[in-house]
Amino acid sequence: MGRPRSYNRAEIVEKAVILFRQNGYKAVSIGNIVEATGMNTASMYKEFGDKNGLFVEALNLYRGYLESTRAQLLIDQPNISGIEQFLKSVVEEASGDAYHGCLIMNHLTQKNLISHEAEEIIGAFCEGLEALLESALKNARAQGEIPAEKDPASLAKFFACLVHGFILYGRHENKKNGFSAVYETAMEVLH
Amino acid sequence: MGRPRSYNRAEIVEKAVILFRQNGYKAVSIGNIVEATGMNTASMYKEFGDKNGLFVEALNLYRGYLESTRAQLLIDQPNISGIEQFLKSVVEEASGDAYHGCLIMNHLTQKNLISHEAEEIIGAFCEGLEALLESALKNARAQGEIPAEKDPASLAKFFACLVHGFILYGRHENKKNGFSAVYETAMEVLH
DNA sequence: ACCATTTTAGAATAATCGTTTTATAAAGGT
DNA sequence: ACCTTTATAAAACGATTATTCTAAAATGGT
Repeated sequence: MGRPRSYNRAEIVEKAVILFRQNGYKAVSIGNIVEATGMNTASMYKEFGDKNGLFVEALNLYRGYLESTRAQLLIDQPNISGIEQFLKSVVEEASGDAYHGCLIMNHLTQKNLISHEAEEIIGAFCEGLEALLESALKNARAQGEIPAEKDPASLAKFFACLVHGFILYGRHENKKNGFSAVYETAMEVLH
Repeated sequence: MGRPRSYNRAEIVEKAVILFRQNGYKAVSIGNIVEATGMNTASMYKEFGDKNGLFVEALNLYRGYLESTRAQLLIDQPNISGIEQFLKSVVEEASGDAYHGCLIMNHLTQKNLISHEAEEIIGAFCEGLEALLESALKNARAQGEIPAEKDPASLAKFFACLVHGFILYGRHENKKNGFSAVYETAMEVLH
């Protein structure tokens, strides 16, 4: 009963992901989102509480997407092949023309401007990613894919740093040439 | 002649560097800077034109500082030792507790929010850095410090990406353990 | 047809933004 | 002492911010 809502909740959050990813939390106003979605301001606040509430939902939607696609590569193949596919996927996206980085990692540069809740989502996601990498590397070493003297934890942190690098470096223009050569170079640490 | 100014221009720009580095262009208001420096709003606009004018000055001051210290390491020693010192310097700073990244590279995540002029300073700085790395690597190869089959351009881009990664990853807390092991791991690509 | 319920459209609020203006204060030159 | 010059303090500007409020509209149940 009651007047039926004229908006689609999922669409709102998807649009929020796009906007927050492009411009960052601080630079996206509720007005921007209302304009982009056609949703009403009052409904917006009833549905998400406040701007941070919508941002947290956007972070979680984006996280879920990354986990079910990219991170899944590391779970399906917890070995060197999985790591290769994972990194290639990151590099490929970051090579795109209108690349806007990663909604989650972008906000590492704006930690002062977001809620504690949002900060924790970011921290947990990145720790989880590093744990997946380490797990795949441990398994790879157990299977003899990499030398026994290699340290999975250090390698995992190395690849995690590199992913952060791809995401930030990907914001440059004129990066296409030789961006995938960076991937090839990085993989040499496994020899 | 005329009333003497009560502010120190250089101090204003230094303060602007700190604030813009911590929170980013969009999130720092002229009011914040006026408050932090004690400078007058009118004098601020007479001196720098507008907010972007101050930001550009801040970028250039920060760039000059990086060039005369960190980048100079690559010029003084255009070889593997120079690269080692350069990267160690980046890692050491990024390991710090209240690390706020790099004023210049931070704003790669906020390209939509800054002027074309600022964007170009950022692009030019990062290209210059990569060129210095490549130059050092070419020289290192000529001197037999790295194998002849290595590609200086690819390696330079690899290290540039890694630096972007250190700067972004450095925003995490709980990173101290094993952050320098990432550096050791990365250097293995030169073997 | 009316009522309760929920959403809508859109105005209203108070704060803050970048920027400009107005009036005063402090100096040197004559 | 007065004039010119420049910087100051502080108010004023219009735009935008996040958020809330008011009133009308659209549904299902009775």
